[in-house]
Amino acid sequence: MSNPSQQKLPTDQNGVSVIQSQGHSSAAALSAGLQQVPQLVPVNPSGGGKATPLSKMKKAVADKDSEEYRQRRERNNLAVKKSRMRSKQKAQDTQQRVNELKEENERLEAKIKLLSKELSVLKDLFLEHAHNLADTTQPVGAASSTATGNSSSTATNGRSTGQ
Amino acid sequence: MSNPSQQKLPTDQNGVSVIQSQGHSSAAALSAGLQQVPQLVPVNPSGGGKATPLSKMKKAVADKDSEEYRQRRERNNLAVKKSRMRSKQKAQDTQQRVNELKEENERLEAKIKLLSKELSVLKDLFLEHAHNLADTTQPVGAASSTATGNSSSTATNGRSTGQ
DNA sequence: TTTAATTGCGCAATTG
DNA sequence: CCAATTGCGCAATTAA
Repeated sequence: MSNPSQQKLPTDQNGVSVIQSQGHSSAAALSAGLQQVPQLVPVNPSGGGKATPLSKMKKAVADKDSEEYRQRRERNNLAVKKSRMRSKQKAQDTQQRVNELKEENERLEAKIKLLSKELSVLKDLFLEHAHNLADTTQPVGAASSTATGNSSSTATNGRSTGQ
Repeated sequence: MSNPSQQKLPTDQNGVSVIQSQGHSSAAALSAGLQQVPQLVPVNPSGGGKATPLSKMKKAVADKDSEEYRQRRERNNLAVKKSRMRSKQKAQDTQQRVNELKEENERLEAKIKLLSKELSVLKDLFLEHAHNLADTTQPVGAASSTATGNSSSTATNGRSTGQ
């Protein structure tokens, strides 16, 4: 975390980082404004061993000057830009998706509320009717006349979970 | 678009970019592995004119060596890392939020479906009863006896959401 | 193997 | 002045 040491140098295949001169800079360098220069560092842990074979080292040195190098860099820079743009776009889209879903959620919840209310009303009506029927069809106990004026106003709501 | 020329050099106040030696690199440089070096460039378009006032130029040159500079850079690098971490985290959170909202949406929709079904059932029952009532109270045509064998087979379950 | 896409990182300019 | 953001380039890695 607080340790800045990252030590992830390029390290040529052999174990020696390439050091690049900054003496001459072509027009390409200008376009970039800055030039990143690998730092020479002894990546070879053990002192002895292979004596840095100069086999293809030459290529590495010419590297930065090469027009082909510049071309590759430019291509990559472009790709990077593109990739980052897409990334940002995606993030934005996701954020928007959140908003849309939130809205939809609210709509749905409102609908649920409405339906629930309708249901409870209907249920109440049902109970009322059921009582009425019971009274008319089953006088049961006392042989009292049919009290048609019955009406149970108490709302016996069949509340479902309040979500 | 395809024009790579960005030309956004630091360019010291005077008009001369600083060129930095890479002779000695402190531990900080090592930790970074790379060092960005501003390229010297003649930002002064017209050959004549002001003769690059050396007023505060000195400071600029010493800049990169300055321990204070290094310190600032390190602080900034840290801040950058932090900022990027947060940014990434935020993006992830947003993505997750999308998933959660999606789930919730499905739940809500299921609930709506359920409620709708319940409602339709109740309504049907209602209609049925209404017909029955109409029949009993208004024999109208033929004086048929009361067919008490009524039965609404549909189960009117008052099930609240599982969950 | 080559090339495009990603990713981590440092620098510098801005911004708050 | 300082920390946080942001755009940009480089290089290493990962995918195609």
